[in-house]
Amino acid sequence: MLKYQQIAAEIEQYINQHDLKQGDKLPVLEQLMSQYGVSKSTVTKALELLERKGIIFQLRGSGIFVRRHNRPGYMSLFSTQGFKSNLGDRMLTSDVLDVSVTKPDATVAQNLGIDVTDDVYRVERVRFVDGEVFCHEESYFVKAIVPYLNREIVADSIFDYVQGALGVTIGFSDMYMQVGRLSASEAGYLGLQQDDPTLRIETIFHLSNGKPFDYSRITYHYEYSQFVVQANGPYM
Amino acid sequence: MLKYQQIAAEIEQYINQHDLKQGDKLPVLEQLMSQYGVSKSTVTKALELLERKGIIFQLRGSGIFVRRHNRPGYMSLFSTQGFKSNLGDRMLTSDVLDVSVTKPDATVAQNLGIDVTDDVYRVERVRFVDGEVFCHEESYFVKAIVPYLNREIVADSIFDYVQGALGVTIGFSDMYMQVGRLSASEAGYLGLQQDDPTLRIETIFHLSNGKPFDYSRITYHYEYSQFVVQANGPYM
DNA sequence: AATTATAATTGTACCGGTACAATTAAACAA
DNA sequence: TTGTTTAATTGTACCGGTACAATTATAATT
Repeated sequence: MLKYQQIAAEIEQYINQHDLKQGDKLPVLEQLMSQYGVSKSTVTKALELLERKGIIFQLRGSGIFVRRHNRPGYMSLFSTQGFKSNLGDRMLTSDVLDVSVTKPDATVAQNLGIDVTDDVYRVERVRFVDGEVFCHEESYFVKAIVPYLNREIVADSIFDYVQGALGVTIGFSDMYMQVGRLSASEAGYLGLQQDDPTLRIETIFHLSNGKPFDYSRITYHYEYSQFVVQANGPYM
Repeated sequence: MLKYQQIAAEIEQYINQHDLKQGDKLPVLEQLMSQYGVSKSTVTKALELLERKGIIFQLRGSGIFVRRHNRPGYMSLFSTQGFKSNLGDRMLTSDVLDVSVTKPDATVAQNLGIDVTDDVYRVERVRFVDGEVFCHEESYFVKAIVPYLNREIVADSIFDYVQGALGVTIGFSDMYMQVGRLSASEAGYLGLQQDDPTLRIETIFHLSNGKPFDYSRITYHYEYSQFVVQANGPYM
């Protein structure tokens, strides 16, 4: 693990363990430097990471402060999208409906940048948070990149498996969101009525080399899907 | 304007003017250094900015590449939230329903971290993109920070005014999203039916010193609200 | 007590450097 | 041709430094 990642993790842990609140001040840069025995730029990089994660904010001439949003029921949009596993103390489980190798239709192929003759893994799951139906997910993996999947892997975290066992690194993702109405079958999975409102998110996950490897469509249960997104300033 | 911001803006402009596609390669770091006559770290910082904006991705040992999502109809979630004005060539207009000074109710006061006896500006607008009803917005500004607003300012960009004329800098925001059904009055504003699905986003905007100054509730027209969010990897 | 000028604090911009890991290209061998 | 080894390319991690702007604390003034 890189130094600045390690330091960021330790500072985050410190904030959680001491239950620091919004606006609480952290040690000044110079102290963090000596405390962790690294140069200024390394600490700065760690802090930048935490800033992007929405955990701190820095104010020139003043100090480094804790940033906290105050709505317990809301999950980070990104934590439910493969990234960051910090769902806090919530239990995430899955019913696996399908794991199979097939050919993609035109839409799927286009989103994955492959040919309709290429193989893909199709995975279908219903996901639960603390036992409550949370979403229905249909996702496709490029088989050339993810050569093997089974029900055990899929019941757990696919992303951990892909990054761990397969040794590929995930780079970035494009999420497309829209609101709509549930179809009859979707309503069945989510325990809702047809035409009930829903949030749909399609996501294309890319490896760090830019190649798409996963295209997923998630339909959220509107009563249990409350998301928080912490954004950082107008950067320019 | 800072050097690295300037360079980032120029590179972005270059990409747009030459209509570069996803995967197209940009000049290598060393060339960018000499081209702009700055040090490596300054170029790196510019590139990092562009990476966060979802405009490029970098691959060690290989190069710097253009990143582009391929869905024209979708707007960046952040561009509709005060940040970044890059709505492309779309026309954003507003019907101003209310601009007045009042006292906040308990919820508003709590979200803004002020007392119910403090003054706030209440602004209510219906917003249009290319003439189509896009959303209904109700927002509250802390009067101690934003001492004056009128219909002209509000019809345009409030954020530009706040940052420009008032000289305060916006730091970060917390967005809370959920899906629900429209009330009768909301449906009226959006030209929809009661109980139609909708996306609701509440946002608390903070100054760079961490103080909240704007709390807004937006209700989106579900047919015209399609958002894209470009996320960057699991950072840790 | 309230305002204003001054000084100390503290993060950010920018420089220039070394070492290194991932990728790609070139050279070589089977 | 195909695979393997080697070398060149290229971005990232990390160091340590100077200058500076925004904030906050202190001192001086009204």
